[in-house]
Amino acid sequence: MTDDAESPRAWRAVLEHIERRLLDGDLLPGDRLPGERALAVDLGVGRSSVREALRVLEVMGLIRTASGSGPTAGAIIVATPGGAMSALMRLQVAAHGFPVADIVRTRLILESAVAGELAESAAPASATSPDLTAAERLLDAMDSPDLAAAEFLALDAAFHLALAEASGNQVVTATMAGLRSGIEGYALDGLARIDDWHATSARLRREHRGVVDAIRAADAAAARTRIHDHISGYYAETSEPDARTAAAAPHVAAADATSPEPDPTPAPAPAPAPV
Amino acid sequence: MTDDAESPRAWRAVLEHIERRLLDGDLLPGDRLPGERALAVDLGVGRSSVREALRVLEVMGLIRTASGSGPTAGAIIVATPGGAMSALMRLQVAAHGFPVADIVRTRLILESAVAGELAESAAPASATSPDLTAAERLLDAMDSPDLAAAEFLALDAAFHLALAEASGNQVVTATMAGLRSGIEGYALDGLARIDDWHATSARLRREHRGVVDAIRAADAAAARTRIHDHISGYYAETSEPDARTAAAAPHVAAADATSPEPDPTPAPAPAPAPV
DNA sequence: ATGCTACTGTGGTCTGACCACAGCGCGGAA
DNA sequence: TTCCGCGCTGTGGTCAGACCACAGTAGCAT
Repeated sequence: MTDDAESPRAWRAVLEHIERRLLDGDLLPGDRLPGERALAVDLGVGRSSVREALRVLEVMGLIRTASGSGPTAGAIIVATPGGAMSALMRLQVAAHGFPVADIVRTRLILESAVAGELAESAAPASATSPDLTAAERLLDAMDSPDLAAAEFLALDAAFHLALAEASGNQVVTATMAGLRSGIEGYALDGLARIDDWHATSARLRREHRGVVDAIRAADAAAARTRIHDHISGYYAETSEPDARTAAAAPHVAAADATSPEPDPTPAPAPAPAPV
Repeated sequence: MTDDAESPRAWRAVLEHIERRLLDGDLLPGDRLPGERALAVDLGVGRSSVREALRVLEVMGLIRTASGSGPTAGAIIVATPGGAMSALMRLQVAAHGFPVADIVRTRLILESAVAGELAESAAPASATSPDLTAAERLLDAMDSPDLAAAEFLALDAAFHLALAEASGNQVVTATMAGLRSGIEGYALDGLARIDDWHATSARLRREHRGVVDAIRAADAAAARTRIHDHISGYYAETSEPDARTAAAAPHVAAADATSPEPDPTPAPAPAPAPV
């Protein structure tokens, strides 16, 4: 089960204690953890060890911390895996643990499956039709003629994420958010390799509509094929003809890659708001 | 002391600094990070903040720390995403951020795709046949008659992971390791709900061989169907008959469990690998 | 009743101090 | 000369204490 049974590390003990309380149902999303000082005393460790564990939980999307006082202060259990997945993928790509090619391959797998599932659940026999309004609103926004390429790409990413959210699979949604974050720098970098952005963006818009149309028509095969060709086509267009490894990658998007914490996953919020 | 006049979180500055050095190719796997004290001085933060960032990098699978002295001591850049994915999935499941049903649905997607890709790359025309020796060695080990159920499950997990590794997709491999870890507790719990373990394990062994046979025969459709039915079948068997999880997987797991044709589309282009 | 202030408790950070550990090098012994 | 051994040094791991900024709250003064 847990690969970590007993370590000389105090912060692991804190982590395991909190994980156990979560598994026991003792801690639920929305609950507040004891204060750092109290936790340290309870577990017989120093506060710094408690803080290291809490830091891990924070980047893992398990808790949200806030200073001050009142009911919103302290460490509160949340479950926002999107940011954690994004951070993990970004870092693994940066450390050459995840080749960009594998990220793209995984995107192809997941998005094809998502599109297929959405189309199947859109069949007339199916009781629940998928909610594509969010995705289509993004497509409408992408039709705006005065969009910068980077803005277009941001909407593009949001569209793909909206499809995943429509599938109702939170694991796939979070994973796709992470995959997209992992290759965000390369997507922006590849922008420079596109000759005619106007034509490319028009094609991308057309392909997006084609995917949604296939889903609405309950044509699962077409949905899978179109999303697959859409993704692989864009990466074929933007990838360096000879480049294979990410070793000597330029650091163009380094400035925006880490700081602003995109976190497009509104987990605790009432998601299906008809925005 | 330096320019940290604004970042509200010191540990984040450390994290971003290291991520930037990774992206710039300044840090490569195998390299050693500066000592915690030196890092603290360089970045103008306290050592505790450095340690919190290093702790995050450690659980993210980016570094490996060791005490003492010598070339193996200190924080060394590695890239082991498997443990990080496992921890993330386990914690998110514990915090009710990832429903178990979604984990299983994602497993079905990924493993079906992996089996299909392996079968396609095993085609006679293909130059590179997948290496299934590790997977088959695990199957041989599972034939041992005096295996405890938990040991069998551990080998089962290793087998599925070996298939992912054979596909050569490190992202899928790490993700599947994480998915498996996330539901490991449920898999062990479900063990108690199996009436005849002997018959079940025999069936699982048979299904495993069937998957490998389909891959070797380059029958992608059969490989996909068999791995899909294998996973969903076990999950259906170990789920509580009436309770929450069994009915919570309407789309894929339950609907296609008996159908031999869950994926009519042979996915025209499996993964042209755009790079 | 109202408005302001001091109090309290939270996370965030820094500092300094120990400990255990593992390599390195010097010095003494064979 | 060679070789063994022990202390030195630098590493991460941990703890304790201190301070700060912040936000809610209680109580005092008006």
